Amino acid sequence: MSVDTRPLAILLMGPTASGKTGLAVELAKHFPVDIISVDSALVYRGMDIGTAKPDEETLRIAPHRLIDIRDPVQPYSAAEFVSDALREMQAITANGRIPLLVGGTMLYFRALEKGLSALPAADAVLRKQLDERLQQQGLQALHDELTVVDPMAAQRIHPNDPQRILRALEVYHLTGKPLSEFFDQGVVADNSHQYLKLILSADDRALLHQRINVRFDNMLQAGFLNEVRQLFQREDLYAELPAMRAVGYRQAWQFLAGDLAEDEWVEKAKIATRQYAKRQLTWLRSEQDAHWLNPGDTEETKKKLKLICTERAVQKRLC
RNA sequence: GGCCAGAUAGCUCAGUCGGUAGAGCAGGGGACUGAAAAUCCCCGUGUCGGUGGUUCGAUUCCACCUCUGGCCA
Repeated sequence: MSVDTRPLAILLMGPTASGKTGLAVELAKHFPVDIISVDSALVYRGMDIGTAKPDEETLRIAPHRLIDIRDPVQPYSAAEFVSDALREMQAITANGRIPLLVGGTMLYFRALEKGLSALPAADAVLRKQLDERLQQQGLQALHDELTVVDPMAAQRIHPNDPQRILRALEVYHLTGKPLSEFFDQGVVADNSHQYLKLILSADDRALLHQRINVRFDNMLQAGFLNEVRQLFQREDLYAELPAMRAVGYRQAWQFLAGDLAEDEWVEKAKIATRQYAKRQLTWLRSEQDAHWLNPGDTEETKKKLKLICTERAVQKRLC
């Protein structure tokens, strides 16, 4: 068996409020790593407080790539992330350093590692049409149509899942071929790097919930509502945009629109954050070959990381 | 002090014409290929406030008690 000579990239994943950024910055101080953000909300400019984006001081010490690369009106996507991340990884590696990919968007990690099928990108015009049909004809009609054009997908996708039904129809109308056919052709994955997977676990659910609550209260103190108000006042933004559906932003937006009371939106935002963390943990539990780290214990983590490096015989690159 | 209305799942409440009960939310588990901080799926035993009474059988009817609202003094 030959030694894996591909350059190393470190993946640091964890649920929201588990302390990923803090650990990443700590690692950046001690290892030759450059950080790439893996976060579908940090990409948006002007969304800083509610996304817990690292502050200027932190970014000066430990620059993050793929932050602030989009205006909230422009949706980002998993596929764009994969190509952006690969580009950055290549640049970092070419520079003799190690990419450290940090974040909580598990689909992005999965897409990077395992690849995506060769599908067409989202089409705004077609999406709008499909959305109008959804309003007029209802979800059942669209699922029925999917059963005709792509029975495999119709069987796989639950009749109550509008997002996936619409996407499957979108692919069909865009290409004339069913989504299932693309899936059958497999995925294209990049194999340029070998990965070292680290998971910052939330030791205890009750503790994680507590951290979420405290962090959200801190965001409010830091002026989160004003941040959302600025977005709310823009003429070009609206509630259905992916950026405005982000945890916290959605509820603040509903409050500003008069759909939630002042004492309701904060609680709902905290609840949404907890549920988000739960979904992230579902992804994380299924991760193979990952090293689970204890949050809040950076010294132990660094030691463990050195140990892992030694085991993998890549310590010359890392330590 | 008197009258009225409540007291049922962690929360808000429904219900049982007497045969030990169920929704929403919360919470837990799962799925996840260009919106993913998204979008979905599955999961409901709890001294039915306490003590007595009537009854084969009471969370349900009756009495008293405790607590919480409201009204009257």
